Amino acid sequence: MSDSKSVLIVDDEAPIREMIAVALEMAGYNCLEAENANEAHSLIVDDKPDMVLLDWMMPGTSGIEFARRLRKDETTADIPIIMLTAKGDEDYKIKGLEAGVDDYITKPFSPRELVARLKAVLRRTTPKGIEEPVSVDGLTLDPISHRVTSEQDPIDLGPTEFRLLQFFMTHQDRAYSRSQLLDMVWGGNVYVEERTVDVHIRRLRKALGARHDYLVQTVRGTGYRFSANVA
Amino acid sequence: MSDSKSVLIVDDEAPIREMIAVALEMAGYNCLEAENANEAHSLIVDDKPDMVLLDWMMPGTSGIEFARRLRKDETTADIPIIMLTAKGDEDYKIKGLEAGVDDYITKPFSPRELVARLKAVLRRTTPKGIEEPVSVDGLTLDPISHRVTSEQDPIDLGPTEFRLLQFFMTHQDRAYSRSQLLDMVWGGNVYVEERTVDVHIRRLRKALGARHDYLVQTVRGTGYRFSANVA
DNA sequence: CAATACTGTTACACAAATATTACAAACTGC
DNA sequence: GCAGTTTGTAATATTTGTGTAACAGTATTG
Repeated sequence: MSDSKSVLIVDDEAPIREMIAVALEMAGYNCLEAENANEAHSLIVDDKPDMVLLDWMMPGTSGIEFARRLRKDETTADIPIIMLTAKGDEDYKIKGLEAGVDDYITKPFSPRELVARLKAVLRRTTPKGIEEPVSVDGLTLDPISHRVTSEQDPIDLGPTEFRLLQFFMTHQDRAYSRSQLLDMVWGGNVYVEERTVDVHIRRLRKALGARHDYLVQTVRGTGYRFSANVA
Repeated sequence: MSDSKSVLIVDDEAPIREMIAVALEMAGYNCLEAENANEAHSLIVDDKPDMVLLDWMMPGTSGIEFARRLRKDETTADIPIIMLTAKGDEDYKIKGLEAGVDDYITKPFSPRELVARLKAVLRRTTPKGIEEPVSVDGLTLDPISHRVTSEQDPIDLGPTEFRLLQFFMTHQDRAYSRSQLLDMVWGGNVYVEERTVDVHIRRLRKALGARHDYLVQTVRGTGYRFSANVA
């Protein structure tokens, strides 16, 4: 929910676009719509959507042609594309895949199928960062197993505290204001009270215990800092 | 026939693909074909072939590049790859092996040679994780007899629970999201609700009983983890 | 040493995530 | 086609997390 992905829907029929948009928005995506290739191209350049849903049949530049064009241009080459096609013809599938389309889906389709495929494509195109365990003075956070330990002993953290600690451990020795922390840990477009950060800091400190709570330091008038050095 | 192995043939020249396909099918393999890297990638994700035959020279993403890409991604990292190359150049061989290619065959080759190498590669890659029994704290899963026991006592599992447990036991101490589990255990081209995972986790836990259900741990906000260490 | 401005702590309502159960459809071996 | 599984989903219960407000404490400043 921190940053919902945006999807550009390209189809010449407005009702279909609408239907898709509704389905996707219910699933938490932001939707852009375009009626033809030109319009789509402008939107892609301007808004850089995370993925494009492209109708196969369109007046003017056909979907497949447009897909090829996107692939050729370096700036748009790695935007994932899902093709919408009316027929389940295998031939189309081949051609689509040739053009570098990531998946394709046959009309009519259920909203569920659409969302599922979309997710799958996003999942396998979004490169996952290499996640190395970090540790400081006996405190270790392992993003792989999603675990925090203090000298081997497990520490139980809620999701938010975990993210907060992860952020801190990868951004040490630097003071962050409450709003910066909200941006970085909570995500850009959520509205919560700044003081809420205090509460989570408190929870984090409590969980870290006497052995490690010195790592989370208050910077009066500014915010908080994570550091192995005492202030 | 319940499980004849499937082989993905990646080559830009259709006649060559065909030739290979015919040879392999006669030898009892199922063949998939792809003309380029993108197409190949989709097929791999969707159909999870047991092995990939990869042409060295291809327009667009070259074979070697593609091999590297497959090795990088965890979900495709252990699919065996055999490279096809027109030249017997040792240099290519080195590069191929560096990229994690399992074997290497020089065109032109006889169908017999191809099948022989393929068998050899499958023989030495398949048993890797799949045939060895795994056990943790008195819980044992034997892939050969397809049986799970808790201190000698048999545990009855449905097919999905079995695969889920097998996946978990071979990927311990690591948190997986529901979608990842769907990808890994259900397969790339099925579209089911994420919550379905919960239900199967429940069934698995129930089957494991009080003695072992602690192994399946929920990681709030993320998914699940299998581990012998208590959270 | 107030007065003030921050920060710490706690409790609590309600949101969100997960657990559990029930059920119908799809599948399996007769 | 029939009995028994298995599977995915929806509905419901339960647990756990989150944000806020109210109050307590502590540094800062004139």
